[in-house]
Amino acid sequence: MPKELPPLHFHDSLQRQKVRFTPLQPGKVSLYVCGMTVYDYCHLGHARAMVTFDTWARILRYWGLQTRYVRNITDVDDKIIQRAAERQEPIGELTERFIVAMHEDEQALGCLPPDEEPRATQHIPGMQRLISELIEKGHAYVANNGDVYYAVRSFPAYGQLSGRSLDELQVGARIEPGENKRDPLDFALWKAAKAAEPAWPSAWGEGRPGWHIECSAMSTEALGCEFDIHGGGLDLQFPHHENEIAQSQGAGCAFARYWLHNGHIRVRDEKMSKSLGNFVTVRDLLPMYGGEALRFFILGSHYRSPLQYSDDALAAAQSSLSRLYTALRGLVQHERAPELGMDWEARFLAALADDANTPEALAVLFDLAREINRLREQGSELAPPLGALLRTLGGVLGLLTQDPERFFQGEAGDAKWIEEKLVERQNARAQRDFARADAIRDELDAAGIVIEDSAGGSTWRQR
RNA sequence: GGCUGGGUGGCAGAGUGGUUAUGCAGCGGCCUGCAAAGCCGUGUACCUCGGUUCGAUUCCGGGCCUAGCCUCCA
Repeated sequence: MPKELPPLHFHDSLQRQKVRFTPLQPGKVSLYVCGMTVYDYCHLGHARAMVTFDTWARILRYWGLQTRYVRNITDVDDKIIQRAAERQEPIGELTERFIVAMHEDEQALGCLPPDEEPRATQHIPGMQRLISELIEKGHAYVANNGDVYYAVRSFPAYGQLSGRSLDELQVGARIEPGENKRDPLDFALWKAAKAAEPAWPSAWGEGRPGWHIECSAMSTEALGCEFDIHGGGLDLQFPHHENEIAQSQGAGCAFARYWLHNGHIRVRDEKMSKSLGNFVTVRDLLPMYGGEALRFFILGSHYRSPLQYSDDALAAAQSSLSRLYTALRGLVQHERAPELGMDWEARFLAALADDANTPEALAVLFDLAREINRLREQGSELAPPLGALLRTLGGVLGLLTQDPERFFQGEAGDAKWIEEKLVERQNARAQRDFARADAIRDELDAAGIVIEDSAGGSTWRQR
């Protein structure tokens, strides 16, 4: 690590500008991110949020900050109830199944687990305390059907995060049938129990929490009344995050100091989403591209920009990642020379310090890879230590963590027959029997194995 | 309709008031028995119209197009 790291900056959604990050407590940072509602498999959009905030957590830690990263799980919700009913599966089994799946996907994407993963169903009492507090302070009211609503008009600062005024919002707001709101803008904190739905006892009768109150309760329970950074997808900015602010600040908490939002994945210029039905799940993509290529694809654009998904784009990401691994190939594990490559490292870290500019950071990695290849062709002894640097810098982004040979050869279960073919071909080449050598190469190629000859002998990789 | 963003080379995608992003794909060369990989070289890229400026893709204004949010959503 260099002696001086550049100061971290990021774009804060609340201030609507790039700001220098100043932690609440020196040397420490608390990060809360809205996680998934677990009723289906993660799609690429979820993957982007996971990778984005995993990367932020990695960056914060690399900067020497003691980082507490909390990401919740919403395991009670209309959609979950509906899905469980459709499948005639108990809610708890359904959510457990998708939580396991989410963790598998996340691991495949190279994400480190959050420090804490609170589940909504395990924090009902905290939510109820918060709701009581809001009722006492005049920010919430119990409707005659047993629902509890937040009185949005009682919180004048409402709209600060999404840049809307109450009057603007009023125009589009409406009341759904069955709701007992005093004002169309009000939103549910507690939903009175309906038949065949999970419910908890409360001072206002049996029921379940609204979605927004979950995050207000879980974030402050885990990180305190005021914490550093709140993250989530851009689609949560309004109303979810706006409502969180109204709830938490209404109850007297300072709440999150900075807000970070990741952009959406697009499919042919449209947002990828469940409702549009244009989503691709992580587990569909994994067999074709591998988790690291998906991670690379996501890090190849800035986290706040929209990112175009296509098969070609993923294939390109995979090729690009191969290029990086190629530079690492054949370089024996080597100590990093501290003096070497300081300028590469400085460029790389400056990119990350500038609102996590991962595309720029990757550009540095590619420049470094070219330099390694160049030095290697010259037979320079500097190639291996620079390779170690490339590996280290990639590791900051959660990339290049595999053994290069494993990356190229995958599960090398069949390696033995390949090695035999390689020897056979080597003999043919030694006898200048090129027709036979090429036949063997074609045979391997048909099996998806690509042969690469070099001065030091032949190597192979999976196509 | 309101509020926010964005329009960069074949594609993806950074960035900048005057000098190479980067990657994928293409083309030429080197290397190779031939390949592959790699290296070297290569593409008059910055929506449009005005303005500011010695100079704008990069700042300001109009226009056009486009996405997101305003309903569940990462």
